[in-house]
Amino acid sequence: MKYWLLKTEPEEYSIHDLAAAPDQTTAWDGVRNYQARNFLRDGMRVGDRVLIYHSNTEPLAIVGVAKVVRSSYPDASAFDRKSAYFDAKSKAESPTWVNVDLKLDRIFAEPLTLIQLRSEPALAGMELLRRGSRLSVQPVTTEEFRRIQRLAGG
DNA sequence: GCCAACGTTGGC
DNA sequence: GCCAACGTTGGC
Repeated sequence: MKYWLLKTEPEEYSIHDLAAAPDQTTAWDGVRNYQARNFLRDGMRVGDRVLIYHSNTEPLAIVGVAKVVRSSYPDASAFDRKSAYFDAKSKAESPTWVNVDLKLDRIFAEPLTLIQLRSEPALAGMELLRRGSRLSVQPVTTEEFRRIQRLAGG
């Protein structure tokens, strides 16, 4: 089993939206960066655990954990002209962009803020904490994941 | 609101 | 294939 971190802007889609979704499951769509796509498509497998991070909000924080319940499949929003995620270059016969499906695992009682994360020497190597890091799908090491679980009272 | 740190686009 | 210009992300 592998571990990941996904960023989302809560105004767009928050962990509370995931909690309210049917079966607490959603398609994670709209990823439009190749490196992030490669992690979704080539790295994520059913059963992997995913930290959910809220960006562009207050507080900036890891807010909970989800699990991968379906591995990658074509992102239909890329073919939808009315979608903000429409991509004319993505063809049905060779889709550029992919989704995975996620199911909520748990919401942290207290969000684990970016400030708290930065204060943990054991997490200093996290991609999330790297200056200028913009990657919205990131691998997380087992050690980092366990530390974060523990910090969040898991 | 600012701007650093990217990623993408397009002229050449 | 280079790289300047432009657009986006996202912390501050």
